[in-house]
Amino acid sequence: MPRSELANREIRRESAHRIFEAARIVFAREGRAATMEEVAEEAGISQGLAYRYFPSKQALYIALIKDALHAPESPRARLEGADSPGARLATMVSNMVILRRDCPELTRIPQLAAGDKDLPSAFRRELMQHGQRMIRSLRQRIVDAQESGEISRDDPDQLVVALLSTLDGLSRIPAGVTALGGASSFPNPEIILRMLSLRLQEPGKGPGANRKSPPSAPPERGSS
Amino acid sequence: MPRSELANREIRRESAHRIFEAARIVFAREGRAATMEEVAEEAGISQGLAYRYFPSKQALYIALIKDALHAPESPRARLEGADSPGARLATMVSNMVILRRDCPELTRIPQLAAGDKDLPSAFRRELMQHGQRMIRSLRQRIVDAQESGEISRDDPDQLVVALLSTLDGLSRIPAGVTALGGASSFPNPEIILRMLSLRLQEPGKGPGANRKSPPSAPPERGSS
Amino acid sequence: MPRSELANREIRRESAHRIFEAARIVFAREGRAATMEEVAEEAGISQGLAYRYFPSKQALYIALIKDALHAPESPRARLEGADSPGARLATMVSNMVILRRDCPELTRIPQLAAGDKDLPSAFRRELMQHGQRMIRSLRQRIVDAQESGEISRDDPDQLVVALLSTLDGLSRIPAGVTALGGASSFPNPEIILRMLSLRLQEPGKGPGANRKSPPSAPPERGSS
Amino acid sequence: MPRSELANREIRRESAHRIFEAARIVFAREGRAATMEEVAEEAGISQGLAYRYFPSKQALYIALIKDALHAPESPRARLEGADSPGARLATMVSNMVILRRDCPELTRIPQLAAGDKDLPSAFRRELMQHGQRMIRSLRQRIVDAQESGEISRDDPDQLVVALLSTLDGLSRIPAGVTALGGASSFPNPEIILRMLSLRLQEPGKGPGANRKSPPSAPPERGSS
DNA sequence: AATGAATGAGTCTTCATTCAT
DNA sequence: GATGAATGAAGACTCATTCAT
Repeated sequence: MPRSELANREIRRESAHRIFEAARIVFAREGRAATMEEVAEEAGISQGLAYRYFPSKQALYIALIKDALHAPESPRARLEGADSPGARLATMVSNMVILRRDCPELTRIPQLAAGDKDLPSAFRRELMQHGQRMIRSLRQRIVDAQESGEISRDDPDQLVVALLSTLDGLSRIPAGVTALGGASSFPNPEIILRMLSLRLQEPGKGPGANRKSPPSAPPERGSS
Repeated sequence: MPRSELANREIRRESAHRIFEAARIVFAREGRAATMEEVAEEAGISQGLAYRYFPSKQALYIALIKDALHAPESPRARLEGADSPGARLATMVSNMVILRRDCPELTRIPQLAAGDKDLPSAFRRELMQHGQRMIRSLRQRIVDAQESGEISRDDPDQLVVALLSTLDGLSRIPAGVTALGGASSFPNPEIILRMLSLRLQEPGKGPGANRKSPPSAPPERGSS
Repeated sequence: MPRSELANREIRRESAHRIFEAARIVFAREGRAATMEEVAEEAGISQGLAYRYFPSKQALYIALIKDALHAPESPRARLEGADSPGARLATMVSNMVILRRDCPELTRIPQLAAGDKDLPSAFRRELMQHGQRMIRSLRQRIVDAQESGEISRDDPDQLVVALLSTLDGLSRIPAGVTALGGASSFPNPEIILRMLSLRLQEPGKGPGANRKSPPSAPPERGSS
Repeated sequence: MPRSELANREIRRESAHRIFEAARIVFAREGRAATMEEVAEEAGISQGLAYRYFPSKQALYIALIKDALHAPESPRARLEGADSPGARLATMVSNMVILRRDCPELTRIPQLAAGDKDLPSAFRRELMQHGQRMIRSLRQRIVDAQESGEISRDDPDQLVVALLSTLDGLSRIPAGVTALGGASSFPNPEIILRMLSLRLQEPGKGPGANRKSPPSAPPERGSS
């Protein structure tokens, strides 16, 4: 007597999920150098089985990336109720920082994918557009917050790059830089927000203070 | 008639250099996934020739990493004449940022290497110690600057992680995040230093010097 | 449905055996110059498969040598019931000759290995010690048989070298010298034993006849 | 001013000779696994130069073999003045033994060549014919000496194989079996001649002992 | 649906051979 | 004539993928 349709579907879903989660762990750790054998071992299945669920290693990888791209949307949405451009920006960035702390694989996998020349160009374009969208949205919020005088008036592109670089680096912490004391040292979002000269707690301060960035590094002499 | 001793030495130096530079480009782009064929093509030579200069792909890779590790030392040293803990810290960080802007491969290659499980463990240890030294030195300067009241009194470890993550992310810009407007958007060190809430107390100093970063030293560097 | 545990084990045993036997044939014929492709072809499998059973060509080769070294022990033991030093010596040598006739690869493979500079030195030492043990044992029996007056009193080392050389040469027959009529011409052990002036069937003969070999070749020798 | 014709020719002869001798040493030691680089180093020249004198590695190897094949003729000729079939046989064999002692490379190189499948088949045929000639001549002398009652009446083919195997093995002494005391243990030709039951003074001896070889152990053996 | 043995294309590495000087 | 840098084909080895069970 064959298994019931329903049971079969259930088994498939379950297996696919195990493989997917195993792949997430392994790919986040090893990048594209991960082997299907490692994925299978992590999932506790045989090497061949993954091919019943994903037509190829690359397909699995891409599915993983797409998933990582869409997953973070929901948590972000939850906190959109702020009442000023600066507050919204702060919330957005804060969320992004926290996502790096709590689900580093979700952000690490697209990051690795971004540098992968072997992905099909159609998908690369998609990836890039996704990135662009996020960048544009971040940039717009920055501009808005600058106009409302809540943050520094530096070149918005530079602020975007600085923020994204930091986020990018934070994704890598579990992989390499772990040199430090572990999770407890993960930086408070406040610290990162300071790059914007965001002053959420001091609304009384006149926005004028942010007009020009304060002097700090003695610029005497070019470095290399 | 055989080539002169001198001519031969010159050819060898030149070839070694070409291979090394080609490898730097290719490894910075592809990481360990780079093939010797790609290196050879980039260098404009045959695959076999690389083996007359480097005994193996791994040896070439390690030479590259070592070179990248030692190369930035000198420029950094040059600017140590600042007169307060905060100024010294600012100089140090500023230099690190600028190095990412001007020689991204130099910082990208060790970064990739840090996550590479296939490097010989002796060398991995060396790499890690190098990283630790840098981290400790950065942390110490942070603590000093906190004690002199020049920067925020956050957890020094969090500040270290935030800074290093940003630097790490900046190294990756040419590889992936290039989405933005290119070099012109590379963030001014000022922006990054704000994470430390660096307040030099010298409001008289004009910020004008932060406008454009001076030309950096060309990356021309010795091989192997 | 997956294959049964038992079936898999059986398949693995069978494959390992086929590869091993194929390697024996190919390495005996070509020595270290044998390619894995040749082994695979001889075994009727793909080149890649051999690596699921042996981690490297060298490991396969070494396994082959070790097997050849230990295999001949048992048949040799069976005939140790002789009742005089000379009879024991004769039995030993006889067995060695017959082994060359019946399993030439078993003796040819260690022979080839003996001259191989690329084997790991630990294993080369092991090989050499094995050879030494055999040589010492042969030499001791020769000395014993000389003392009991059963064989010629020549320099025992010369007798050892003469015997081993002959055995060595006999191992090579299938490889090269096959020029002659094939198996039927393989020499009777009696012939080889005569080098020792062993006279098993004629105990009445006085040992005195073996004191000094009769004159035959004019000893005056020019080189080359 | 160009070098004189004569000087040039002299230089060529000299260089060719050096390469040739170096190749003899290296090929005798390493067999076909010898590299042209090793030959060049042994000869004290550059790798490329050998190709001005020999069109390919294989051509050099073949030249070496041919040379080794023809070289030993002369010394052998010198001692052909014996006065009975047995004496002539003894002289012949003795010479062959001594050649192995004094010029092992001369005999080792053709030996290695005999098992080499990569030599052009025309040359392999030539080699084989050379071997056959030698074998026939040895066999004929054996038959003659048997007819004159000077040696054992065993199957002449078996005697030939026994002798050739021994000679073959003796050629290998410097390569592998060196385990023993070195040159001093090289066997006296007397010992080898005993295989023939050469009894110059005892023509009455009966050949009874040479009947049939005993049954051997079956080759059934474990794998790995 | 699941297993793991088997395949073969791709990469690293060596070495005979060529060629500019 | 001589050198040694350069080439490229061949062989060891890995790993994504297929397939019999």
